[in-house]
Amino acid sequence: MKKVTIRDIAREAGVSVATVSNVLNGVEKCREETRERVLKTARELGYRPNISAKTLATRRSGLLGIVINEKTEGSSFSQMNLLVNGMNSAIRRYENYDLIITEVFRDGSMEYLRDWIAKRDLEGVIFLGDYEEELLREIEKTGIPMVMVDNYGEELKEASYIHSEDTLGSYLAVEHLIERGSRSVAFVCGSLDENEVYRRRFYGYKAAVEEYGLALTEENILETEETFRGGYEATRRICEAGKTDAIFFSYSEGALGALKYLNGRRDIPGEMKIIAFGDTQAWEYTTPSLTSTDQQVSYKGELAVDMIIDKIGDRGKFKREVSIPVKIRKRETT
Amino acid sequence: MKKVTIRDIAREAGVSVATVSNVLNGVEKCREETRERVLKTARELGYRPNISAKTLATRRSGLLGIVINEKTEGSSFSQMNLLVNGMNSAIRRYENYDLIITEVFRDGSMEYLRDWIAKRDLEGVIFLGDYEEELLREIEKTGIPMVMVDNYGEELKEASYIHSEDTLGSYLAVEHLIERGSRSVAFVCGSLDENEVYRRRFYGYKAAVEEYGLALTEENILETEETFRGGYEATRRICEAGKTDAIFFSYSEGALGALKYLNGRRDIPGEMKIIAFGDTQAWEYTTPSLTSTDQQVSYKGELAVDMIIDKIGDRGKFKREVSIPVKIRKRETT
DNA sequence: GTGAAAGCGCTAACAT
DNA sequence: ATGTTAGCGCTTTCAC
Repeated sequence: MKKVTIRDIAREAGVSVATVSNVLNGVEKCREETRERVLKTARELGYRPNISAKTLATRRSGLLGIVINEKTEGSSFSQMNLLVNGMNSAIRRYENYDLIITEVFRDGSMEYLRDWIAKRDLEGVIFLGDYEEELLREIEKTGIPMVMVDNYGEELKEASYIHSEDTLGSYLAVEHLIERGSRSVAFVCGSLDENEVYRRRFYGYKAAVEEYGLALTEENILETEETFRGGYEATRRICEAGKTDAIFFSYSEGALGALKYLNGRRDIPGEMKIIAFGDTQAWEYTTPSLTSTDQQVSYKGELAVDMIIDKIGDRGKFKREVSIPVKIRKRETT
Repeated sequence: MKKVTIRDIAREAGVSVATVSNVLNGVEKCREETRERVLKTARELGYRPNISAKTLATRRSGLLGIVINEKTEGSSFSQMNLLVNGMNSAIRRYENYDLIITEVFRDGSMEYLRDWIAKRDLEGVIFLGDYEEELLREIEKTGIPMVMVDNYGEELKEASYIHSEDTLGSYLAVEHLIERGSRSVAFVCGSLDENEVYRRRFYGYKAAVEEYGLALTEENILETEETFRGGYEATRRICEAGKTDAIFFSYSEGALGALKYLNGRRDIPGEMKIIAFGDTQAWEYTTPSLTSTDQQVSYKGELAVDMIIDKIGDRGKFKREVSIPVKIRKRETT
C-alpha cells in the first residue's frame, strides 16, 4: 500500500493538482461536479494528506504544544490528567490540530523549549502550572500565541490566562468555615513569594477573616512544602499551638495529610474543620470525607485549547483572562 | 529574525548545502576543518533545523504517539501522569524525538487513529491501558512499531508489552494477607471477561489461596465497577456476608472506598485487612494508611519510550515482553 | 571530500 | 473554473 498523493488523485480524476488541492482545502473555486469527482477518487485511492508537506509549504504545523513542569507532573495527585483529558476532548473539534507534549525541568530548559517550538513549527503553546517569568518572557519574544493555565504573569502582554477564581473561591471557602462556627482559621500554602496563585488565595482568606472580624495572626499563616507531608506537619504545628479551629489548604494534598494527623487526635469537624482548594473524586472517600472547592479542571483544559486556537486565528494579538468559578463541595470535614 | 536555512549556512561558510547537511547529520565525509567551519556558522546564524522539511525528505518524523483511553484518563486517580512523566524523562535522551498525544474514545476511533498515525508520519505508538483487540490488530497491520503498557494482547505478533508482574504480585499480596493472619481473602476487580490484567491477578490470588489451604469460594470473588464507589459497595457486601477477613483490591481506588465503609464499622487490620494493587503517595496518608503493591509506574513510562525507540531501530520486528517487579509497601491496613 | 540537482507532497501565485 | 509552475527546507544519489 504505497503512499497516495494529490498527484495520483489529479491523474486519476483527470484534473490538475491545484484543483485537487483546492477541493481538499474547501476552496470554492470549481464546480460541484469536479469537486465530487475529486473527493470520490480521493476516497477510492485511500488518500491521506501528508502534514509535513503541508507544513513545509504553509508554515502551519497544526501542532499545539503542551508544557508541563516537573513538579506538577511528578505529583501523583496532580490533576494534570484531567487537564489533558479536557484538551484531548477539545482538540477533536479542530480537525487539523494535534497536541504535542513536553516537560520542563528545573535547569536550563529555556533553550530546549525555544528549539522545540521552532523546530516543530508549533502554532501555539499551553503552559500548565508555574514557570519562571524569564522563561515565559523569552518564549513570548518568539511571538508564538501562549495560553497559561493556573498561573498569573503580569508581565506577559499577549499571553492569555486561565485560572480559578482564586481570591473569591478562597473567600467563600473561609466564609464557609466561619459559618460552620470557626473563630480562628489557619491558611496553609506553598511559597507566597514564588506563587501568585497562593497570594490570590491569601487575599481571599484575608478578606473573609477581616470581613467577619476574626483575628489575622501570623501563626495562622503557614508556608510549607506542597505535599501530603507538608499538610501533616502544618496541622501538627497548628494543633500544638492550640489556638485554631479550622484550616484552609491552598494545595489539596495537604488536607489529606491533615486528616492523617487529626484522626484519633481531634474531633472533625467539632474541634477542627478542614477545607481544601481543589476537588477530586477521592475526597468523597477519605475519612472523614473532605469539603473542598471544585475548580472544574477538565473544563479548564478544553478552554485552553479553544483559547489558543482563537489566538492563532487572531494572529496572536489580544490578551484575555478567564476565571473559572469555584463551587464548594460540602462534605464531612466542615 | 527570519528563518535560517542550511542554504544560508552553505553560502556563509562557502560550501554546498550537501556538505552542510552531511555535517549536521554527523556523516563523516569531510575533513575536520570544514566540519568545524560549518558548525560554527550554523551556531552564529542561530540555525534551527526544520523538521517538516526533514520529515518530508526522509519519511521520519521523530514523532512517537501516545494513545490514552478515555476511561484511564478520566479517572482523577489514575497514574497516567506518572507514566507520562517517565516518558518525558526518557524522551529527552533522544534528541530527535517528541511525544504527540491523543485520546481514544469509545466509539469509532479506529479510523481516527489510523489517520492520525498516517498523516503525522508517526514512527511508533505507545498504548496506555486497554483497547479492543480489533483496533489494535488494525493498527498493527499498518506496520508501525507498537508498545503496549498495562495491557496483554496475545494476538499481536510484533508489538511489545510492558506490564507489572501481575500474577506474582498478586500472589505476594495475598500471601502477605495470609501471613498477617487472614483465613479468608476476597478478590475485588473489574470485569474478568474483558480484562486480562485482572485475570492474571486472579491467577495469583488463586495460587496463593490454594497454596495456603484457604477455601476458594465464589462469594469471595467480586467483579465491580472500577471506582471508589465500586470498592465501597464490594466491601459492604463482603461485610454483610460476614465470612471474610481480608480484601485484595485489583484496582487501587477500590481500597479507598473500602476504608470509607470500614472506618467505624470494623477494626482495621484486626477484623479486616486491606491491600491494593497499585501504590500512590496518597496511600501513606489515608486513615489507616494503606498497604499496597508498588508497580513503579514512572519507570514503566521510561521503559516504554526506550523500547519503542529500539523497535524503530530494529525496523519494527522483534517482540518483547517485560514484567516490572512488584514490591509490597506494608502499611497500617495489614 | 565536496558540489549539483532531483525530489519528498503540498500550496499559492499567476496564467489561461 | 482549472492548469502550470515555482517554491517550502532538507536529504541523497551521482559526478567531479
